[in-house]
Amino acid sequence: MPDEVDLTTRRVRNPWGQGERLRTDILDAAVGLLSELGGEEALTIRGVARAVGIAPASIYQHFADKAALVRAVVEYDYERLSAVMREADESVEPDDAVGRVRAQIHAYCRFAIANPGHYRLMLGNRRLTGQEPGTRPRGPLLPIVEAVIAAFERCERAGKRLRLPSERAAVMVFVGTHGRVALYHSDRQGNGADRILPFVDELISLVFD
Amino acid sequence: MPDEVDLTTRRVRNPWGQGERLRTDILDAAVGLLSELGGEEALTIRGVARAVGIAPASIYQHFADKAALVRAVVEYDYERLSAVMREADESVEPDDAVGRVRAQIHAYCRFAIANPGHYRLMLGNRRLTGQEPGTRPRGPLLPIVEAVIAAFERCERAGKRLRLPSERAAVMVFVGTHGRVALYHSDRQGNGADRILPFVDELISLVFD
DNA sequence: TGTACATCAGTGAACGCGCGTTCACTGATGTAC
DNA sequence: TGTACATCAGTGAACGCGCGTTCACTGATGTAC
Repeated sequence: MPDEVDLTTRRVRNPWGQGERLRTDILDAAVGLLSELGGEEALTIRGVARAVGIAPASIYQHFADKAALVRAVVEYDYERLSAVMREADESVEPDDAVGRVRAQIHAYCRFAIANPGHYRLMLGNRRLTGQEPGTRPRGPLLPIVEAVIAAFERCERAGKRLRLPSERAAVMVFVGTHGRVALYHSDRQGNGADRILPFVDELISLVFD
Repeated sequence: MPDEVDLTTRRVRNPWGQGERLRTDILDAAVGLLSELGGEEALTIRGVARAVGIAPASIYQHFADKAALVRAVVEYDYERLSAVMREADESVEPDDAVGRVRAQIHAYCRFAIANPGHYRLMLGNRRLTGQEPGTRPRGPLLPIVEAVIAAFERCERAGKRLRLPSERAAVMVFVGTHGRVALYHSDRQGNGADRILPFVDELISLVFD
């Protein structure tokens, strides 16, 4: 039985000068595959080629090797995650500083719940990109943690009493949230997604007086 | 170039009635391999056979398939983890209830730091073995979380004020600890292992008044 | 306008690899009579 | 005591699979003169 893809959707070659469009198609297909499947090991050059409807060799015109493709997916994912957290933050009225912390963390959880394969890939295989020994996560995670730190600093400026310095509070909440989400993902079939948000609310309330 | 193992350590066949000894050797080799390597994907039937110095086919006399071997390793690991936590708990004088919580959690972290491959396998691929929808982790994790709950209940009985019910406090500390350890593991080469224990101490202090 | 050539997007077939698993076997050690 | 046979521990060789990657190629579209 030949591939359905070959029978139904025969890909048409891009016109002259539009070769870069295949790069986007490949990236989209990789993102889609990772959404359906579990993690990095589910993402294969041949699988992506199958999904796009091209020959495996064609991928090498746009990505040097599999690692480059995976890097591109991860980069794209961190952009998405940052965006949804930013939007959530901005959707809350500015004077509700604690509400904005919660909105950010809730958006983080929703992303993680909706994209298990992506989340595993992003947080399960971090390369070390920064090297100075700091106390916060480094690399692609840094901007995300910094957004949470900024949200806690706004809480302090709004007069909310924290039981930890705002940076420590942010790291604590981030780490705990990751722990909760990771445990959810490691359980086959995601029972209890509805218990994640109450958990992180409880966690957030712990760092306030 | 043939395997070194074949040249140096030629395995001698076990005597009559002692065939079960190979089972232990296989399990030990699998545990050893997993300690050196990353996670489940690093654990292969052929790799274990190589390490033991036997033919891959020989493993099938003792384990039905690869999954059965992996299950045996995980079972063994949960035994080890429970044991070190119990010992840590018992090594603290009985009236220091908070110290016993910390001792348990520290032992948990030390195990996770010392055995990254095992930890990933244990917590990264949990099957659902229990099915009632409770609020605590189920399956092989349950006894471990229950030990932490018991430790927090002792704190309450000793008059320590908790900001959460003891079970919620235990889950919170466990989940946060897992988050911290998982982030440590996902960073290539384990920088900052020395920052894990301070983190969990801070986390534990948060659930007390 | 015609034509030789360059450039482009993409391919088909093959490579070597390591994997999990199966199957008929080997050869030593015990047991029944 | 001798011998045929059963049982044991373990093996060698092969199977089919999917993987990442390479390489010479095809055929359409543009460009130089």
